[in-house]
Amino acid sequence: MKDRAPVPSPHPAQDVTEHVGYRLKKASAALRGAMDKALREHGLTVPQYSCLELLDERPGLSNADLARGTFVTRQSANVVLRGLKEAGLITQATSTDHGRALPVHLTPAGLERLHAARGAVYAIEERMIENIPARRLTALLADLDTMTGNLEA
Amino acid sequence: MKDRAPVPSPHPAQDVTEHVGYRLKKASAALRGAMDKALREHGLTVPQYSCLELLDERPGLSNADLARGTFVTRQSANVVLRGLKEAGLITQATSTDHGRALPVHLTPAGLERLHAARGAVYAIEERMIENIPARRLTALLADLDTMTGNLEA
DNA sequence: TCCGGCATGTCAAAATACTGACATGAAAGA
DNA sequence: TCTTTCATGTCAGTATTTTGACATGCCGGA
Repeated sequence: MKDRAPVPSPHPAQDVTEHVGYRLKKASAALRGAMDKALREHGLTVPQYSCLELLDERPGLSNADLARGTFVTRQSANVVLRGLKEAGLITQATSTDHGRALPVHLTPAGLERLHAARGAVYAIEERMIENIPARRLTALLADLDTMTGNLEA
Repeated sequence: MKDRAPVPSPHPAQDVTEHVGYRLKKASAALRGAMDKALREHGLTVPQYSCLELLDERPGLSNADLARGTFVTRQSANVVLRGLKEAGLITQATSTDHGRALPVHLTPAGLERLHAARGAVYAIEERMIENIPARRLTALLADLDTMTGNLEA
């Protein structure tokens, strides 16, 4: 009739909500919600904040770079950048001598806004991992990377 | 975006891309992308598949139940349900004798579609965790839950 | 009993993200 | 050199998701 093939997984997982993917999504959704709420008080959305953070870390990233860094399409990133430009938080070169990518930089206002919002976001991350031992956190980071790599392959 | 040499130092986290939240989002995005691609061949979106899976596990869930279970708003879940109804994959009671929640159930076609798609999704999850030891996976699940709980509190 | 708190379903509107498509510029190879 | 290939920015259209709001139906305590 149909394949009732029992899942030969390392964990029983008879319940969908016990699956790794479900837990991953759940944790990610919880973090997103908390960040969303906290950032609203600073007049930023999560994608906007993500862009600012990336630009502070690596000034001059292009629209496509930011799209990859925030896990959205170029088109979506473009909309976010337009909003940040209108808010005066970033500047983007209108031309370039080499290549087609237009580098983006934070304005002083953008940096200031980032610094104001960063505390709230970092506090959330702190709270999220507060009772997880450092050793397990290291393993967690490594395993998340492994999973990501396994899917990209 | 050029790759930055990932130094496995857990605590300082001087680079944003080393933060737990970033890794979490990255892994979640990778999983979402893989599921999206696989489910497209079965004519399902990720939210649709999620609803079918939940309904198979717990028949009679309401729209609000499914919204919570898929981590979206009631309104979004409502749209998803409408699509599933039009596709004939689910049925929803139009009235109830007690309360306001309208229970949803899978149709035979819905169950069949779920079984067809499930294999592809489970294979993705398998691949995602294939080289992660069972002990670490157990810890991972627990830590994801801890993080979620820390944020809900 | 009555009433305030709560959860639910639903409508409308806006915001957000995606797919598909196209032109441009650069690098690599024949 | 010429051509192919690829990455980028951008436009248009669609789909998805959210915020805000409102009416309905339970349940508890006053």
